[in-house]
Amino acid sequence: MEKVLIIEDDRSIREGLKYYLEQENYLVIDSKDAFNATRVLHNNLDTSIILLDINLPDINGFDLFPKLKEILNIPIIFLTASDLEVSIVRGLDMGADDYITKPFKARELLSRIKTVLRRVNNNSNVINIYNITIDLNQAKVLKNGKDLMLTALEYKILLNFALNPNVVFTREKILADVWDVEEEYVFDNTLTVYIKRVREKIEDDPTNPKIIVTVRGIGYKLGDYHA
Amino acid sequence: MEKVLIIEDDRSIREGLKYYLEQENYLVIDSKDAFNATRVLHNNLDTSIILLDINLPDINGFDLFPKLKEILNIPIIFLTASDLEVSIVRGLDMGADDYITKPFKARELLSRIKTVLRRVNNNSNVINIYNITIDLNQAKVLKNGKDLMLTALEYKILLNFALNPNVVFTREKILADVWDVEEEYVFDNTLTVYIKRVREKIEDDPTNPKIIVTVRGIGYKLGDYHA
DNA sequence: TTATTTTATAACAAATTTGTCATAAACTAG
DNA sequence: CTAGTTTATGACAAATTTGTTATAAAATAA
Repeated sequence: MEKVLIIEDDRSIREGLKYYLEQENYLVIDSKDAFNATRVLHNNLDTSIILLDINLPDINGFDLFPKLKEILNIPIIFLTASDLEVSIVRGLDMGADDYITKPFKARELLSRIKTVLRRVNNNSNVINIYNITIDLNQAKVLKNGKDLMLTALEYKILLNFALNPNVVFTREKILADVWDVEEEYVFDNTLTVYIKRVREKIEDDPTNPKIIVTVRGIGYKLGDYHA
Repeated sequence: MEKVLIIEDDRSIREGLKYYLEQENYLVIDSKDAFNATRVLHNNLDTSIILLDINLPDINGFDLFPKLKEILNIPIIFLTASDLEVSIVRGLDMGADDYITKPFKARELLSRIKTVLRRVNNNSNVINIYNITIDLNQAKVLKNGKDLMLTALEYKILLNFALNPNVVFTREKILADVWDVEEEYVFDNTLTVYIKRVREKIEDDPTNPKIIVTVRGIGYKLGDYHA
């Protein structure tokens, strides 16, 4: 469950938002001023995102921003009454992930929170395709929990595809991406052989590949899970 | 230089935007309809971001969205006259990175483009330690731009450290993490040999290792860059 | 200092990876 | 359907990786 920190001095906005987000299955913590906010964040290092009002009683939201980032580098969305373009630009350019002007619509705010968190969570470094799992942090490819033991090159080839599902890669592109540019070029058929080797390890039925799909005349692509 | 694709049928908006972004040092390509847009994107696979109008003459922007994502998985910002909350929510929930309503202010749009690109580029999955670079997305370890060509096991060992700088790993932990638990256990000294092999490739002076540091009696740790 | 423990190194054989070739199979255009 | 093109497959040798051993070096404790 994602934890949201709301920093906002207006009680009705703060509590209304808290209530709404809790309905939507978020864990909400809040603070009505900047001073207290840093303390709260320190005690909640598992927070996922911050909603930060700019007009706070003690410290200005723009000034609080870098202090929060120092404590925990998580996304921050500015919430404010000011829809001056100059303020929006200032907020975004200093590194905020979004800037929403009051009165905001709760449903839209929720979508914007989700959008930001989607980006961050995409960073998870685990990719699932069909029934295989690629763990970038362990450099392991698992199928049914078993390590498929790809070689260095096989892993590089698969990773190239996995990071861009559904994208068609030409043979030339793959060769350039995986093999070193400097190195003497390998034969075109070498790639074909490697594709076969990777398929042999990852596909349920290598004769009838579902994961790495041939795009005749062009190259290969990774069939999307949701296709 | 970042390449932006504008998909917008209104000529004055399209050209005005193009002109503005070019001033700001973006490379801009454009299309006035959906059909042409897919073709353009196919021919510009180095595009960084798409600005997508919803009311296009041929296909609706919402319907074009998944087709674009299939060609190239890059961020998309919706640009539209409709500020209906329901449309905004629909756009964001289907995976857009932002949703801006016309008439938009050029400077704000620029900041929003930057914000999205900042997020994406932060996703780079690159770890820098001393003078070596580990690119998780390419499974390559570089030193002075040169691929160090680590073997599968060497890479796994280094990665294990790199994700936790300054953390001391016991020899047992490393053996358990890198080698498969199921497999017959390898000798303890095998690890010592591998550490040497990795050091030989990554250290400036393998005799006097600065990156993978021995913690006598316990194991090894990755010396932090900032230590 | 010396004995003991811990880590480093060099060298070795078995296993695997890597790149290539020849050939087969699959697909397309005419 | 046929010829031509593209992709798949099996097999091969050279190169590299992998795990191990024996021995050296370094650090520590008594």
